[in-house]
Amino acid sequence: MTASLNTSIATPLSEALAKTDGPYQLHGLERAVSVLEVLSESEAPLSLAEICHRMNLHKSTAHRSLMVLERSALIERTPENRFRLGLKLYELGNRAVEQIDLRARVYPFFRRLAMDVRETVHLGVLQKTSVVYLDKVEPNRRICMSSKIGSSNPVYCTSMGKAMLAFQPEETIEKIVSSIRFTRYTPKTLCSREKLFEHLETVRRRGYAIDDEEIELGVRCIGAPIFNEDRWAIAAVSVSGPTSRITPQNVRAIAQRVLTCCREISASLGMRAKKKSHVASPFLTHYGS
Amino acid sequence: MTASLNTSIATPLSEALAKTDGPYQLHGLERAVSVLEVLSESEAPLSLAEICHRMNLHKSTAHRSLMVLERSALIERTPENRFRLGLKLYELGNRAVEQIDLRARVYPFFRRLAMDVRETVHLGVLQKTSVVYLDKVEPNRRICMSSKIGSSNPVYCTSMGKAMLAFQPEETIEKIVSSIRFTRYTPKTLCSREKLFEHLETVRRRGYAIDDEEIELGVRCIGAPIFNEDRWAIAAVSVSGPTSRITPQNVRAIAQRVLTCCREISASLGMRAKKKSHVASPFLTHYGS
DNA sequence: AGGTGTTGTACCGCATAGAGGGACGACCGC
DNA sequence: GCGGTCGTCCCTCTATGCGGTACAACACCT
Repeated sequence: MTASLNTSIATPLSEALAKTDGPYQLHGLERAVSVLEVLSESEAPLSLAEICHRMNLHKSTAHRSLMVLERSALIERTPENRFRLGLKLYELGNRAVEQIDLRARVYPFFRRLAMDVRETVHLGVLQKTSVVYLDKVEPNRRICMSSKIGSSNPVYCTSMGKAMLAFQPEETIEKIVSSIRFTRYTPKTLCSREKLFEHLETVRRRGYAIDDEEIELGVRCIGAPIFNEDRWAIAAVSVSGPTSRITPQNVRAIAQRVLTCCREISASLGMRAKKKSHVASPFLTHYGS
Repeated sequence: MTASLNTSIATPLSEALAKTDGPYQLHGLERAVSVLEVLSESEAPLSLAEICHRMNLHKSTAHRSLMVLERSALIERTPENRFRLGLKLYELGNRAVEQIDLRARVYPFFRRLAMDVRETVHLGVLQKTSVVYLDKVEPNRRICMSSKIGSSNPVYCTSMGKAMLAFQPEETIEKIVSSIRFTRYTPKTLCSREKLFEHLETVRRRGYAIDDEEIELGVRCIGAPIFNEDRWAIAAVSVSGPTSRITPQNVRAIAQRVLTCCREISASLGMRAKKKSHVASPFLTHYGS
């Protein structure tokens, strides 16, 4: 058999773009997901040609993908033959968070915290190397579907991200951190694996994380994890505000309130001990196996 | 060449499930979408075996799909190896409506209507044979992401659906109606193509549509379309309430308010006439080409 | 008008991606 | 222990879907 050599040689030439290489490949599907991502990043709807260009794809290939995606309503086309994300994604996405159902259970506590500190409060979960925003309350009103909700930011430069990361199993941290592609958003961004690990140590010691203008100058955030019964973080809550209001002087006071809130939430989520330990974290997006 | 016969014979045996048959096929992708749908319909996360069972799939095939979907974060797996929709869908879905950006522009009017009639008000758009709920206001508070938002109902038994359908181009109506699979939800549900067409005639005459307990007994809704400059419906607004409050006596009065609201919205959306007529409807999910 | 660049759509043959059979190892409860 | 289930992995063979290419419909220039 020539099989043994086969696998190692086959791939390199075939695809110009560096595809995710894993044991399980489904090129058509992967390409389709990329299309969705490209469309997601674009402000305006894109034409077939533009999509081909951005993805180095042949017309026919892209065309086929688009047709199928359109049939599935994952994308839709405007009258002038451009494509954008379809509303089916909205349906599916909402089902996704509905199934998790974290937001509804957290909301009451969450809201009280916002009233209390009179700053914007976020709820988020880990999603591979990003934190996804699930909810947001501003001191007065709940901002629904504000631009931020549903979007995501990197783990390493958000207080929620660091708070959750710090309280993950060793291997999970390792896996996540090693897939991070660091980008410097501000002079204060933690841009290396080492700095991040060091920082996580601090977070673990204090119990909360600070994003000190690491993603945007002038904005400081304090985040703390929500735990499941095994003390792994399954979500996080953060308070964000201008550096003028969240000053080094009052950080500790605010942090205490965030921590209290998170403790209440963790407790209320109940997570009564069940038979085995694999009730673990129904909320956390596990990274790899 | 044997090609000519080939196409017509090839399909019937290969797949047990009736797949959508169209010129462009990407089985891997289509299967993946089905997986997403299956997961979406399930309350609890599903195991590989369960998914195989529900979809008549071979273990390996399903497994491969799942692995790829998981890598793409379109699904995620719980610690006990079950699968559910992933939060990436949430991100993408939110991007989708953000790109449409209908909700934000409509909200002010929308809200006033709710205050005015003191009933629940919905905003929705057409999505093939369904109407997708984009927003909802209850008389007092805005219900964000209530269970309904993001979900969908059939066109033919909702006031918004019928309101939008009535004001579509002839061919669009034809295409949509002929893909409807009628289900009787209540004794009053319109269950045939003929009845629906007849009804649409009425809707066109009156300018608004009524859902008279056609999807749920005890609930009556009044919906009217939002137009683009070509007078095609791109969205709809509806008022829903118990039959005890929305009585045959006051339907007309409420309908007038809905109509007024929709007229204001249509006007405010501006849609200033641009060069060609293909500015048409950037919001409507066009059905087919 | 007539060329000359775009678009998007359609077809087709060949290489390869991926379906499905099946082995394997982990875990369950009898 | 054994029989059952589960998920993972691997290999073979063929139908799939990739990418060339041809074409049709426009838009834009001289």
